[in-house]
Amino acid sequence: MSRYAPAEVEAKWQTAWDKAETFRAVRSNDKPKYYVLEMFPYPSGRIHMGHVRNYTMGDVIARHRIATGHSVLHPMGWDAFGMPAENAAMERGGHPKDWTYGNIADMREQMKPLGLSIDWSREFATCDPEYYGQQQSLFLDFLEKGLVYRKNATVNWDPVDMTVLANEQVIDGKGWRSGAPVERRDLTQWFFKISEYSEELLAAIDGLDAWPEKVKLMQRNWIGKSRGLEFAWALTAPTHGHTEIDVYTTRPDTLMGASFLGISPDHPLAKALEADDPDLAAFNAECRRTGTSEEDLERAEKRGFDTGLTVRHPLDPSWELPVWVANFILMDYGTGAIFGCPAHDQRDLDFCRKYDLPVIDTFVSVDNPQSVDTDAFVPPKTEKVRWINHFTGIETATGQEAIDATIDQAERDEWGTGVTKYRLRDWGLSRQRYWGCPIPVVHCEVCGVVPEKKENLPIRLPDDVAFDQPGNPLDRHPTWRDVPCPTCGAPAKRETDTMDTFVDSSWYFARFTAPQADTPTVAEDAAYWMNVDQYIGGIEHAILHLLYSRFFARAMYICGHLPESAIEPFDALFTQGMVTHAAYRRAGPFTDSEGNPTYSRQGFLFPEEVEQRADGLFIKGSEQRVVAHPPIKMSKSKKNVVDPSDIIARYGADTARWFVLSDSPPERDVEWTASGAEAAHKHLSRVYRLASEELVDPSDTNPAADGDLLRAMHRTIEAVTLGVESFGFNAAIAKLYAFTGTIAKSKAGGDAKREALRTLSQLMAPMTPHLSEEIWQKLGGEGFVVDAPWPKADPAYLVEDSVTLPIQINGKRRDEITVAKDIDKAALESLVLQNDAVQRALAGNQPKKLIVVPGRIVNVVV
RNA sequence: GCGGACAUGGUGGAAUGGUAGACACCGGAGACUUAAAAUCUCCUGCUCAUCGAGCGUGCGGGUUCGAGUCCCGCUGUCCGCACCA
Repeated sequence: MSRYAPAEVEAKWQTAWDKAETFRAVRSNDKPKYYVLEMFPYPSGRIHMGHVRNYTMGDVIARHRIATGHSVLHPMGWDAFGMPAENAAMERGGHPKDWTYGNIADMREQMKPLGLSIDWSREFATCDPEYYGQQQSLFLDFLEKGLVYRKNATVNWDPVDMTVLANEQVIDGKGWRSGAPVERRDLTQWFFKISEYSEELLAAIDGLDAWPEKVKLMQRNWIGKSRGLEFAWALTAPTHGHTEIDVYTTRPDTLMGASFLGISPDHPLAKALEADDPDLAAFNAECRRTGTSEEDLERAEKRGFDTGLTVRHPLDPSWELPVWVANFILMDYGTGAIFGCPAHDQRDLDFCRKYDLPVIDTFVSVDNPQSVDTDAFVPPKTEKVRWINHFTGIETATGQEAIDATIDQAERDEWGTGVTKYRLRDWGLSRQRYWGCPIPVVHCEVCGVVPEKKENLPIRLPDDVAFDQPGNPLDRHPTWRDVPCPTCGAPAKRETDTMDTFVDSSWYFARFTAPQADTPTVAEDAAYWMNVDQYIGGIEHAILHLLYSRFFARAMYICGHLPESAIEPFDALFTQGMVTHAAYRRAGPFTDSEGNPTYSRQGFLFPEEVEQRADGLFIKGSEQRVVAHPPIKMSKSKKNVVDPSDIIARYGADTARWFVLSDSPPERDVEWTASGAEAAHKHLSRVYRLASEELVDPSDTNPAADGDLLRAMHRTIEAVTLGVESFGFNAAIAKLYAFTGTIAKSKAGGDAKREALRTLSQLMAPMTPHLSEEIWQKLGGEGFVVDAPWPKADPAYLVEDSVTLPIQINGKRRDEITVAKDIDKAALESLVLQNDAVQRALAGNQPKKLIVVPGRIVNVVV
């Protein structure tokens, strides 16, 4: 008997599959198609356990679909543009292109040993000119259809490095390299008109039946449809050409509680007033130092500045309210101006208390109007409350009814308009960076913005650039930048902004259907392979990537690049959890409330630096205490990365694949543990050993055992099939563990055992394809196990003759009873009433109630 | 701040509203062995304990014959917030 040698076995079968072109995706007339896709990786240089988990899940689905007779498309590519390549170039020298393609080659080499069922002939990287050239072509089509336009937008500006910063490069309001306070700056940039599709993108969510509810909810909230009232507040003294201020509110029912009017520091009026009030100019400038992210703005300390202006209440011209500039008002949402109602909005109340503004009593309340102190009363939209209608007096209504009534009144009396607004903003795609897809337009002094001619595509990134000075190297590359105008031929300048990398990932799934075509897609390939039947990726992409892709599919349909049936490109979505791992930190000088040491602010420690002693964790060979950090996502900075290549070298790919699927449900995080990997490996060795040993000891067989083994086998087929089809991989694996134990202990004959083991190898094949091929071959299976038809559970083996039912008394389990499967209800009831425990509980009385759920449970209520 | 999710033994987790803890790790006992490794068998939620009994799914309420599961309110942890990918 030979020991299981994964390195040899895995390489052998990978070569065999390659040679047979087992995973080449071919259009077929007689097979149903199945397109399974995992979110493609960014080529950071190393694959990590998260990748292994993601691709293994997709591989299980793909291999199961091959076995159920589908023509499967399972491709892989690289999301290859982005900042890390430029950062690497700045820090270590070299070129982003070399760095990226080098990483791709490395990662492909690390990925291949996993034995994934990928059609590598379709591989591409988004930084291939063949890919981004087609993307430029799409951009020009979108431009022609009016799906792209230019407008001003605010960016983070580093005044020292003279460069635009991403939100993640802004640390505590300062540039990550220069440390200089970041400013906001307006630039003219390109935008996709995604907001025009707000309603459609929202409504279509209802049809995404195989998407997780939480993702659909997040998308709905992100699109943020709201119905509200837009109306004007007249300035008591017009100024700088402004006579009134437009306000949008979703809570017009609280209008009679208004205390002040607030406008954004970026509101045109606020900007106009800067000219004659240096203090206001300084205040606005200070506000603009906050980062541009919504989180920064919302979490910043609420601050305001009194403009000295006043406005008249629309329902009572004698009621004058002050106008404040406030840093928490977003210019991007609504009209950039709000009215503050302290009684019914906590933020407004806090603001009024801070700046000593009047607080009007609640006029919407559970019973009668009452004063507020530190807690605002937010009127519920669905529950009835007493509400003061400014026209008809006190009424009882839900918040929603009050809102609707106010909007109706406003429209009838013509002082306001009911409007529907969406939180979703247009998608700004311009990036002031080198390593991205060039935007294919030229700026001509005569003709203005001129689209590049399609025959000139791809507009290639120049290779001869340097990163020794700040800013975008395309800006200072005269031979690339300075070109004649495509229309008039006059000297003109190329657009030096490149596209957001989200653009690259918004249509790659469509490109996989015809990756080498000289158009973005090919009609018949797209028609055959789209949609993606199963898309798998991280929850972190629940909003942006998926929403952008949904928009792109619509835009591509409008431009004739996708069939109408593909405007929702992902039929089913699964969001998998992360792979976490223990991490260690030095203990600090403080203890928590239970007296345990807490960790210091100093960084993390590698596991090899830590040792366990009788009285706790210490740095090896020292008295420095160490604190175990709860399992956390693997990352370099946490010093808790486990390299998949090391695991594969030690145990083989099948062990890594089995482990990442086994311990946790796929949607939840899984913690990598050495003991778990060890257990997975032991199991695979055991299965190999079972299949290699003499199957039967003739002195220890029992013909009756054949039936038991077959029953267990068919129950396992049923459970594993269900698990594989419903992302219950961990449950499927538990059943496979149990079935392996059953085979090992079975006293069945050789034929029955051989059949059981062959079936075991088939059921394990999606997870452990190499081991399964090896066993399949050993036991005389025909061809590859990957091509063998998926086993079917025979219902005849699934039925049981008798069943054990728990007996509950008042809902608590007290005994159990074994009865024939098909016993009739009356017979079962009389058996239950004779039961000792029931007799004791009844003490001679009749039961109040007897609940019998056939095949499940009996409950006696006394 | 806003939005979303999650919470079950020493650990990861299982459980169409119906026997809570499947399966695995850790731990314990034993077999095999000169010995070790490997392998195999059995035990293993907690408390009291002889049989057995009581308690038990983050906390507080509710619905139900019956709640880990459904509803309401908390607490804690994690994820996203539009220029990270």
